[in-house]
Amino acid sequence: MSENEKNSKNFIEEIIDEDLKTGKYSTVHTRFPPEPNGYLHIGHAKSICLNFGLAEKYNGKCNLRFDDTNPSKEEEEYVNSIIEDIKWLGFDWQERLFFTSDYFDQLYEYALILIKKGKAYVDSLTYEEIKEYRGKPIEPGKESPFRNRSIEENLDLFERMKNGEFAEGDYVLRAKIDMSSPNMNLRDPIMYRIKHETHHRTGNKWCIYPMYDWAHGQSDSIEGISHSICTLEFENHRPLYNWFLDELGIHHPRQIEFARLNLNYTIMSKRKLLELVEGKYVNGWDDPRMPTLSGMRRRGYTPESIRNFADKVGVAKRDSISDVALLEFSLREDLNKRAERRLAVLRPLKIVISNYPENKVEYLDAVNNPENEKAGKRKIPFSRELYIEQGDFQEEPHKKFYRLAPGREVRLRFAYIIKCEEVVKNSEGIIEKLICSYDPDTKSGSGTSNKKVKGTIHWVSAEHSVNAEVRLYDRLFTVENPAGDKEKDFKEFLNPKSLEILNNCKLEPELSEAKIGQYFQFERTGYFVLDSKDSKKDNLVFNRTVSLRDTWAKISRK
RNA sequence: UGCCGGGUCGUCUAAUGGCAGGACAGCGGCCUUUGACGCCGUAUGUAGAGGUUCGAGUCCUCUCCCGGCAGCCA
Repeated sequence: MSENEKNSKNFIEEIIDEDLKTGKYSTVHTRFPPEPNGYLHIGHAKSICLNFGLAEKYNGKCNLRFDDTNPSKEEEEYVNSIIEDIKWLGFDWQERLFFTSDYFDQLYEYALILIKKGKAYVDSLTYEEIKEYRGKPIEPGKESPFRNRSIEENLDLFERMKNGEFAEGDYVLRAKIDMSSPNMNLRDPIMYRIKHETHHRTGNKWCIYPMYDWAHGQSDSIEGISHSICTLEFENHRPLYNWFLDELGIHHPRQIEFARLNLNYTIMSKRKLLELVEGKYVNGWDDPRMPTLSGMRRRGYTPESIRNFADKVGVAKRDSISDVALLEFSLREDLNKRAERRLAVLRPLKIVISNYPENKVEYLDAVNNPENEKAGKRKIPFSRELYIEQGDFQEEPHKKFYRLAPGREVRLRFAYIIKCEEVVKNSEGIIEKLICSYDPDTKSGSGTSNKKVKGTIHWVSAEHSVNAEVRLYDRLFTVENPAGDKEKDFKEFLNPKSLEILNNCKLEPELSEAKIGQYFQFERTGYFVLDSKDSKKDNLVFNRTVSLRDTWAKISRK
């Protein structure tokens, strides 16, 4: 990390520094406040890393709070998946797991205070009338005829709303602010609406539920939050956030907005993601192609790589679309250090070493991880019949191709240098196998030969190999900003080749012992993990997390 | 076009009136029993026009462009 990165602070840290300096707040206390109505995605991860990261950095605290004010959309299932995802990312809220619904009683009391101050009233306008009276951004709204009910009447009506005497839509509680404000959020915003629904935590205790604006700031206040960090679309809500707190005269956190994460070649909207799931364009929320944390976990992303990525994209107020290449860089950077190497042939081509004895088997040393000596070595079997990658042989080699070709030599990783003597084809002209010879003096590590070859390729012993299915993933969309087209639906940009299933892969025997959660590098091809859902002991399924950087692919394209 | 916010390399992000820097991506090279990793090098940017100043990405004025706001969603 450069001096620059170490010392430079983002704008939120500068605000916090200032607040600490002036004594506005004495400690940093943040919160991550998801609504339990869907699965977390990489965009949420940025917010999680920001909030928990700030708390860590300033030696403060970060709460987890479920913003569950709308029983029609929220479910227990989501609470559990969100908790699992945040834990997986490696953050800890200790005993500070809260729900906005924990504060429903307090919120009700606060509402009473505002009614008594003449700052809130019960409105009887219909849904449509409220919309009409609110006006438009460019023209002022008008006041409800019920705006000046007496405090007593408001108190009575509000209590009866709470007691379930009215139907949904009959009444709402509104803050009395300014119907002509240029900020729409200040045109007498609704604080409570009637919903005769069962809440996932409070059951049927309530039939009035607070709106986001009424619940959020007060919940922050109750929890003693210092800095309430949210995304840009809440910027226009800040005056209202402040208004409620000022009228109530309670602890006043500072709301700060930042730009949400966007990534190219994918989408971040919950609604659109849901559309992909429900339309079966993907196989569930945890499809490895999804930008959900559950999908990324299943794909083989490490939590560290996501946290590093969140650090690298930074925090600012301008709308932006980050390059998925940076995410993949963070992934490879982490995996390179930790993933054990294995040999695996994805698209097998049989070779026979004609001068190698029929029944001989040698167990050769293979380094588990050149980046980490402690990872040690393992033995891999070598025999007369092997598989190599189809792409590592060219009958008429490209001018810069330095792998196997007729009459050419190449090194087999950890083994011998071999030479292609003969290409055997079937009646249709398809290559069936290669007959090769090996040079016994070139055994890996023996030092008995000075022979150098330009290429080294991976292989597995045919007899000892393990079969597996391997799933290769490509980006889900073919364009950088699939949601950015005003004419076309984002689904028109789905990449038809986002999933490729290979059924005849040959793995070195060690991989039959692979465990879910282990990260592997299949040498020269990429990083892989066992699929946590579909892999079985006798039917191995691996997911390719990400390919290795492939300079050869670039050269060969030219 | 009412209010709010925002425009710095291709992308993301620094600069706090004083050498426009970093990372990723790109390109060129070195190294290599992974065409990986690593290392070295290299090109590319302050939306525009005025002004203040010894000096402006930063301050002022105007223009242009982008985003958000009219749920009893969050």
